[in-house]
Amino acid sequence: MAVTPLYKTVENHLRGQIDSGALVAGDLIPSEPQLARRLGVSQGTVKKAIENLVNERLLYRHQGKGTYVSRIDFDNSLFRFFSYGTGHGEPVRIRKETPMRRIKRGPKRVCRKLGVDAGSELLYMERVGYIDDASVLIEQSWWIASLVEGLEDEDLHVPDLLYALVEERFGIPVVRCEETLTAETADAQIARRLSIAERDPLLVLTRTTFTSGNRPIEHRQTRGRADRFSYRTEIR
Amino acid sequence: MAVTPLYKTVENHLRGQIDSGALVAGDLIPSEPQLARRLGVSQGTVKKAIENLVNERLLYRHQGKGTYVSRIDFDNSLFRFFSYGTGHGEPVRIRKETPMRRIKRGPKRVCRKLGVDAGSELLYMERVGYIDDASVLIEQSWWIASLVEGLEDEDLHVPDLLYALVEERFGIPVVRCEETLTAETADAQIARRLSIAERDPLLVLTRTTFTSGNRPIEHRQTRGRADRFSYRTEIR
DNA sequence: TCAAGTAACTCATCTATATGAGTTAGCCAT
DNA sequence: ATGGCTAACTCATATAGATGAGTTACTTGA
Repeated sequence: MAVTPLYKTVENHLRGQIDSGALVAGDLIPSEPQLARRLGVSQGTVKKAIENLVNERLLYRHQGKGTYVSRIDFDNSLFRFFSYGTGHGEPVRIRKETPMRRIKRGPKRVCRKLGVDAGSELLYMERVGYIDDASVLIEQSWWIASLVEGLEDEDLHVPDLLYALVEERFGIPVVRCEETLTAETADAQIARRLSIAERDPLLVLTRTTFTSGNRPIEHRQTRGRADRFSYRTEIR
Repeated sequence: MAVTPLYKTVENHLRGQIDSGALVAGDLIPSEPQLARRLGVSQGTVKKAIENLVNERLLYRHQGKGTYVSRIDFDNSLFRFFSYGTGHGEPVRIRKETPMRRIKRGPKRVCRKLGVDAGSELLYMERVGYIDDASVLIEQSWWIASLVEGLEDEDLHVPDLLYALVEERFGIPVVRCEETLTAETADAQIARRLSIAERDPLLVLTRTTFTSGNRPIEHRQTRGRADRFSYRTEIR
C-alpha cells in the first residue's frame, strides 16, 4: 500500500533542498553521519539515497572531501552536436566571437519562452563560431536584461564559456536546460555569413536555460552548417 | 595501488558472460545467493555489483522473479527523433510499409560498414513511414543476407518492429547500435516521395546494428522531413 | 619560518543479519 | 477439475559495524 521507502524520503529531502535553492550547484552537502543523525535514519540509508542521486548525476562524491551538488553537465547537451566534425568524430575546438550585443525588444515567441510580457526589453547577443577561421555556426541569444545588467558593456569580454561568467559575475547559476534539435535550410543572410549556398541544409538547436526556482534566463538558437556537424551516439 | 574492489570483479564476471553470449538478452541470471556462493563473496557484494549494472541498464530486476539481461533500449535511440511531431512534442504513431525487398550488391560504403567484401550480395530493403497517410520518412536498409535467409520472401510479413522478428525468426539478438544524425537537402526523387520541394531540409539518421560478438548485421539510413520532426531533451 | 607528522574528518568497501513484499508452484479440500 | 492456501523462492529495505583510503588542518620540532 504505497509504503515510501526511507531512502526515498531522504532523496526527496535533498532534492527539495536543491530545488529550493538552499543547496546550490557546487555546494558541499552535510556528511553521511550528520544527515543520518539529523534525519533519524541509519548511515546506510543516507548512503543509499546519496548513491541514487549520484547515479542521477544530481550529486557527485569525492572520497575524503565530501558530497557536492553537481553543476549542469553540458556534455549531455545536444550542443555536443556542434563539437564534432562530420568525417571523423573527434571533438573540434570551436572559437566563438561576439560581434553584437545590445538591448532590444524581444520577439513575441522569445518573450513567451522567457515568461516575460511580449515586447519586453531583452539583451540580444549574436555570436559566431569558427573552426580554423571558417565560420560554421551562428548563435542568437536573448537574455532577461535585468538579471545580467552590464553584460551588454562592450568593455566586458565575453568568454567562450558564457555560463561560467554569468554565474561568477551575476551570481546566477545555470541549473537546467531544455533543448530541441531540428533542421532547416539557409536563407540568403545566413548563407552569406556561413559561406554556403542559399537553401543549403542547417542544423538548428534551440535552447531555453533556467536558473534555480525554474526561472528562465536565456533563450537561444544556434544554426550550424550541416556538412560540418553530426551527432553520434551508441545505444545498448 | 590499483586494488580492484570485489564488486567490480563480480560486475566484470557478469559483463563477460553477456559479451561472450553465455547470457543473452532476456535471460534470467542466477540469484543473488547463488552468485554469492559460487563466487565466494557476500550477498551484499553481489547486490552492489548487480545494482551498478542495473544503473547502466545492462540488467533489470523484478522483485520476486529475479534479475534479467536487458534488451536493447530503443527509447534512447536518436530514432526517437522520428517519433515526435514538431509542434507539440507528443509521441506520434508512425506506420511503416515495406514496398521493396531484394538481394542486391551492396555499395562500397555499406559493405565496409558491415565488414564484408566490397560488392558482396546483401539484402536491400526499403521502407516508408506514414503519419496519417502522409509519407514522412524513407528508410533504406542493408542486411547481411546469409544471416536472415528468407527475410526477402514476399510472403513473410515485415512488422513495424523489425528487430523482434529477426530475433525470433533467425535467432539473432540485437545487442548494440551506432547512430549518427545529420541534415541534408532532398534530391528530386526523395522530394517527390515525401511530397516536399526539392532542396527542402531532411534529417538523416544512419545506424549500424550489431549482434553479440560485435558482429554487424545491418546498416540503414533513414531520411525524414525536417518539418515533421524534432529532437527534444532536457539536461540538468 | 617551515617541513614533517599526526589526528580527525570524509567517503569506499565489505560483511552479516533481519524483515518484508512479490511471485510461483504445488498441495489439498471441495 | 477448481479454487484457495501455503511453502519456498526471488529481490527490497534497513541496520550495524569493521576496515581502508583520500583529504585537510593542526601541532610539533628543527
